[in-house]
Amino acid sequence: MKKNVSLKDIANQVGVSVSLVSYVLNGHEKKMRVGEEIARQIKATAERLHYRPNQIAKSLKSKKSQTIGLIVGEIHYRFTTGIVRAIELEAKKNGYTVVIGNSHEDLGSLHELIHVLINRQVDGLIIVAAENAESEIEYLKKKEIPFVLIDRNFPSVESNFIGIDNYRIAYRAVEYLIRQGCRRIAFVNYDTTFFHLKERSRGYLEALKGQEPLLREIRKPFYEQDVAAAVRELTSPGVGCDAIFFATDTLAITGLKNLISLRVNIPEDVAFMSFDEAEAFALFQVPVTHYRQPLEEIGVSAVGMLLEEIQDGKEDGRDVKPKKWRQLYLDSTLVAGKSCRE
Amino acid sequence: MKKNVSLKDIANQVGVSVSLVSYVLNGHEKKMRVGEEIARQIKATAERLHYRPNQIAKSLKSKKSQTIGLIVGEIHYRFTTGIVRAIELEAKKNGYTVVIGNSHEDLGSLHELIHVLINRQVDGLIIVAAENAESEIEYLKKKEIPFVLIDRNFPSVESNFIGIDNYRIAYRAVEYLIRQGCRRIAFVNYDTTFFHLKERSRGYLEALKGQEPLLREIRKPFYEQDVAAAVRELTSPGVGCDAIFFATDTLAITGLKNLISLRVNIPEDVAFMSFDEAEAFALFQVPVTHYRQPLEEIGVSAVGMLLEEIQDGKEDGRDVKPKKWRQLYLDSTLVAGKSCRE
DNA sequence: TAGGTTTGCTTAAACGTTTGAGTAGAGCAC
DNA sequence: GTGCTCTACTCAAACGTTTAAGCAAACCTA
Repeated sequence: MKKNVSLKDIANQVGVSVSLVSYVLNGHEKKMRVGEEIARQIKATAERLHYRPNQIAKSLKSKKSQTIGLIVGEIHYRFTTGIVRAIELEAKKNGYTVVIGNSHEDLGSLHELIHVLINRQVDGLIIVAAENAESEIEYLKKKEIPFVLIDRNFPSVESNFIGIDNYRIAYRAVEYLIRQGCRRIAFVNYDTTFFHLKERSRGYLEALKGQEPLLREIRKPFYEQDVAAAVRELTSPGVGCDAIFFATDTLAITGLKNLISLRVNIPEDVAFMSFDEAEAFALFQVPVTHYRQPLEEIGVSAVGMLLEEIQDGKEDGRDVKPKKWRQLYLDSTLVAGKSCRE
Repeated sequence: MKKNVSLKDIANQVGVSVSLVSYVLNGHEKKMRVGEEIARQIKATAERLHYRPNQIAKSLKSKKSQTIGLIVGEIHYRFTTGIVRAIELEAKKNGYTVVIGNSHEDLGSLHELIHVLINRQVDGLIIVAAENAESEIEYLKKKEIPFVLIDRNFPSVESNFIGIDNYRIAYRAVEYLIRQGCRRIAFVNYDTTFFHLKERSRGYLEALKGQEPLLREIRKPFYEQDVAAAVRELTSPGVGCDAIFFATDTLAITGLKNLISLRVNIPEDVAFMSFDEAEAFALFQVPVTHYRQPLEEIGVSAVGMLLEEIQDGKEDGRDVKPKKWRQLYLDSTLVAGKSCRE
């Protein structure tokens, strides 16, 4: 790799000190009363040698890397791909680069990623937390590292958070199914400690208003077989289930595959509803009714909130003003298809 | 953000010089004959203060960031999501972090990303190039920056490359369709200057062995309307087309949506084949026949080749040995479904 | 012409780390 | 007691940048 051009190289060529070059190239020539001719020469030489400042050296000096870390649960989730672009764009607008880390939903990986990113001096973190990540969040708070959680939060740990109101959306979804004439509505969710998923179950249960629930909980590591079993059971005669509501896109797709192979007619035999959107829905013969998260908005707001957080940290005059944590709950919109007998 | 613990902090606590702490924590205590008791104290203090080396400072000194840049065409492509995980894992195994950049298939963005990443001192780049990126590649070569292209290469620019043999796979796909009894096979590809896509058309045309081709070229910015038109035309009576082969996953999905809404029976009326895999195929009533790229292998090999490249650059004793560029062509495997009357 | 101000630059320290060179003191040979 | 070799450290420079402080020369004032 060829040596990069440094301020020193320019300084030598022009015959001035490194500092002067730095002043000029940072636009401080007025303030520093640099001679016009010299300034011109410095700029021309920088141009000619294709000078690009070394960000590493800059960061070392400024203690700011102009980088934000984004830790996602899994890179191929629709939530992830939808949000990454918004975050990158918004970050770039503000002069920041995004480093993406993938936790694969694993707490250990999350722990390691947080440290790797901190050691690389990211200025802040946007995190889609893994299950049981409370202590990691506490750590960030203790170290006063700017961060924003998205999608998933923890009721026992106050923090910045942007996501949707899972309870309300699940509640409204069930109301919608009832309005469509469904009488025996099942809900397929993971067996999980994730608060955001439990909120979805809570919304479902409350909206049933005393009806006997049909809640099926799927073990994540065995979700394919568990979903298959749940769908088979729910659609078997005698159960009387006339609608299945899936708590995530992965569950919905797996459920739909099983419904297809069981030759269940949607929506005639059973109505189908998904909490999340999925690309794959496009190829199903019936437009699938689902909710759509405002991914773009979540991403943009997360960057905004994080940058404010970073700003706050800087002007921190060691006055111990009590920390204000902010939560932003956005709304999902219903995309009404034809899978719930509309 | 709380100040991080530095070597100096440890040195002060223990009452030794910064150098000694550095030696000990880097495992050079034997070579440097550090006293046992002191070494123990240094390690204990580092542990107690939760010392984490500042990677930025390390990088500045070593000129190595232990980071590789990955530039992808679009984050939500299946190719991308499939490859990212393999690359991240393999990189981590070797002590490297991956920074992902998204060019959105735009040459300008690619140009900027390359520079941003170089300024952040990535040790090398893995690139899914945008269209007409020849000059960017030449630039990397001139600057002697280690890089590996994946998925897409340029016949006019020699470089390291890992991908599949697009010509051969397209050729074999058409042979397969012929073996399935298809007589009038259409190929839907982008209207593009991309070599890898043109190779697919070439494979298709050659395999027809003189039959009159039914090649339809889609304008990328208008692909939805163009695919709709092409599918409508190809399935209209009189054309006699009995198989449509789509050159990419996006084209295939869009094509399939249109075939569905035109109520074309697959494979009875028309056989359907896709060059690439897509998640969405799972929800189509007929298992879709397609080829599957060895994404994992491409990712792993790309990291391997890049690290060798980085290694070479280091021991570069300024002996001008001629650069050897390497190309690795892997095979796609046929995933035979039922969409081609098997 | 002495004193002060302005102009236009340079010096030096700092960020946190690495690493070759330097050195004080102990031990030993002769 | 002189010279040598170990041992166990410290010093200092360097990576590329920023920025406060310093300073010589020119210019101005009275």
